[in-house]
Amino acid sequence: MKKPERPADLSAQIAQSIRDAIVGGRLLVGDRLPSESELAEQFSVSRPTVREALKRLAAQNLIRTQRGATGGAFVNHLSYAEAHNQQITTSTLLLSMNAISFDVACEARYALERACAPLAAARRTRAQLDTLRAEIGIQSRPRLTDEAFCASDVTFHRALVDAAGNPVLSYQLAGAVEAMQPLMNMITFSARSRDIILGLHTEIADALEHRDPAGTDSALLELESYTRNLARSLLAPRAAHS
Amino acid sequence: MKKPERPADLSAQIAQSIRDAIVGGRLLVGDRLPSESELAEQFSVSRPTVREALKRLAAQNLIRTQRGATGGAFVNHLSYAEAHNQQITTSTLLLSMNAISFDVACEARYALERACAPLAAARRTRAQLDTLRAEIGIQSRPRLTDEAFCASDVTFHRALVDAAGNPVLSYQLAGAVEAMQPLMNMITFSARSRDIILGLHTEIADALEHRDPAGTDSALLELESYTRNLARSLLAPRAAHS
DNA sequence: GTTTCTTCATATGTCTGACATTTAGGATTT
DNA sequence: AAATCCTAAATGTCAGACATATGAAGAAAC
Repeated sequence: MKKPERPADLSAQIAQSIRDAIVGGRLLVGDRLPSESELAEQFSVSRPTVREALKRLAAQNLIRTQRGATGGAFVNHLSYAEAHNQQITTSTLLLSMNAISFDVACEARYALERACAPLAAARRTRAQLDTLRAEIGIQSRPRLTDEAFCASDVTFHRALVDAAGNPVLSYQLAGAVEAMQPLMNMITFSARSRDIILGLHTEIADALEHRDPAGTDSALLELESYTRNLARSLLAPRAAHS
Repeated sequence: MKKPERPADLSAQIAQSIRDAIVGGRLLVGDRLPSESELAEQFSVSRPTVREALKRLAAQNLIRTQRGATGGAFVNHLSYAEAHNQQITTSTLLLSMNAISFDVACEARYALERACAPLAAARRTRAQLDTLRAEIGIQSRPRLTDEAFCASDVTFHRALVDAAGNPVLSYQLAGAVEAMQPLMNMITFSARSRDIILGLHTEIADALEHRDPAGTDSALLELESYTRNLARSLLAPRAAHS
């Protein structure tokens, strides 16, 4: 059923070959790859072709290049921050290109957030609580734009996720939460909506402060159902759009 | 504190410029970009430089290229499958390069899986149940290698996640689950361990069949604690390694 | 008139060779 | 001994050329 082995571009092949070497551990973090000329000779291609392959890898943050005498391409240490960014752009595109409904994205997001609620209740630090309170303070400002409100919302929920104290969870979830921001930005929040959300945010922060997993969970559940209902009522009329 | 605005490579700038156009909606899915020569003229650079920029975008699955008279670079429709692959490679690298402990990764994974357990219990289809049962059948074969056992485990858990019926969740979680496989492969499973895991898998499948969220959750919880204890006892002696 | 074949224009894929720029380290000078 | 200059090596960029794939227009056959 699949296409009969159309040989890919040379640059793609070379990129895959080097990628395999990195993933397979034959090239370690910090290692320097052979120079472009040497690679060209090894793979029996020209330098521009090698360069295209290297650019592909650079786009995935797998390598970084340095100019100069001792320069070259080095296997990059993929930091959480870089991985975050990649995940956010991928997730954002995925959501925007596949006509994901707000409802489905919202369900996924709150399912994931509730997954780390118990961990957050057990491990939250003072500093993380302060962040939550600070964002609540921002969200209660009367003249805040919708965009700023959403941005603060993202920060709040990221802090909530970070409070779980598991970097892998933070990485996975930050992508999901931030990717939803464009969708959230489509919603205009009335003063009354903001009050309700603010109340639930406060409830969450209180529950975390008292290390109360059940309270955190129920507040998140309420927040989810309120957000989804709000979106349904606001977005329903414009559903016939592309 | 940040580096003083070192201007990036031309190819990186051009790639970013086109990326912005795609993310910002000025280029829509299916749109054809100008030809390489035209782009070279627009950005006042040479064709190889444009090509390096395009390869960067191609590496992120943002565009796809076609040869021939009506060929060119087209804005790609980012499918779930492609997004999956990207996420898996990113997650795998992240885990391997940051010396994530098995324990932390495991905690994250089961937290996420438990998040979709209630949804799966409510929505699982007959076909998904059959997949779960089939994998349980595979896992009960006596002469299965550890790798095959782990691979089947991944399939089982992916089916569990898919049963939640939320593509966004599936996308996020499949990455997390598959990225853990290299870590899982470091564990050797005794016959007794396999029996226990198999029993818990059966328990999960049964609970899903009866649409029992609590049962699913408790089985997953037990599986998590068993897996983490198993890993602790097996991997602890070799902790002083790199 | 319709179908089939050929030709052609156009675009990507690749190669060659060159020059520009950055950078570390050695050679030279003070 | 220290500061400076020089050089070599590597990436970054350019120009032009040829190879190859592919859809479309035009020509030939029915």
